[in-house]
Amino acid sequence: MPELPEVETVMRGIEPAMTGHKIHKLILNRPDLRWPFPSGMEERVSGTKVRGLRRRSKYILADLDSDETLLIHLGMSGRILVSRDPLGNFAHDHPPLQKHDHVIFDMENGARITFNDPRRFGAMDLLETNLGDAHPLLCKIGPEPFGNAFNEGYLVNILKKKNSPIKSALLDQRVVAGLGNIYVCEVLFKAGISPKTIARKISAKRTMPISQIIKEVLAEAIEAGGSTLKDFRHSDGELGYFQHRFKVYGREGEPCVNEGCETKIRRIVQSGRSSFYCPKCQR
DNA sequence: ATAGGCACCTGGTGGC
DNA sequence: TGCCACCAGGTGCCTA
Repeated sequence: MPELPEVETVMRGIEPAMTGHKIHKLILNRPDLRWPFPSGMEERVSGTKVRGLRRRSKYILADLDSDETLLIHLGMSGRILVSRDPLGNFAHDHPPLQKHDHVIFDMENGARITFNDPRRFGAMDLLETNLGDAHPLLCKIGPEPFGNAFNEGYLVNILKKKNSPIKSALLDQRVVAGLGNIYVCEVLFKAGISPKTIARKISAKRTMPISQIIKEVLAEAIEAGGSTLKDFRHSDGELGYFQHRFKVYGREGEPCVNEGCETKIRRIVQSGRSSFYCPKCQR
């Protein structure tokens, strides 16, 4: 599920309960997610203080005062629940464990952060903080969409070498960090480019706007996530699944939202994943 | 080196 | 109600 905007939203959601606070106890309810947890993880994390949270691509990174960094990936179905009372104070009474509640952070401030992931495509690991991006899961990831290295020239250049459909190229985390199936569909709709087009065959004139469009689409989604966060004392405190209506994703058969178009949105399968697009507006 | 396909896992939905 | 096929927001690994 979670692409960059959802991961960013989850990170911001756990921030108040975590940053500057001590993790009283880390509880692992099973030995692994996608991979086994690192050895001694409970002991290495319990009792540390969280210096700060960062996001790199779809990973949340929690820097601990033990000079280790906790890496969290939500996979496809990972969710995080923060237990707190309706007034927004940290609660010391927590809801009963649900199925697939695999990891629990009991904070010294009384907050409980629960990681739930039915499909277990998520992951956690511990690395030395000063390792930076050298971790095997991070070292091949491309530029952050909101970072300086990501700009028109960079993207035009890399896309003109890609012999795959533009859909696959933008999904490739080495090209740009954080896009997933939903937001690539939305970006291509906004760019008016068919997901089927081979990337290197698209003129520079047409690929040039894509980097800006990526920033706009992601920023808008983060904003939508932020507005659900503002409300989250009224909800159950569950983070990650804010849903705002997409323009093409999940809209097969519905009319294109572009002014005066009305063409039915089409769904095709590309390398095993659904692409949604308007066959008239996207060429 | 690059592109494409599979595998990992569980749950929800819709058809018969 | 049961069974089955198909779908799902990710990504590492293997193959050609």
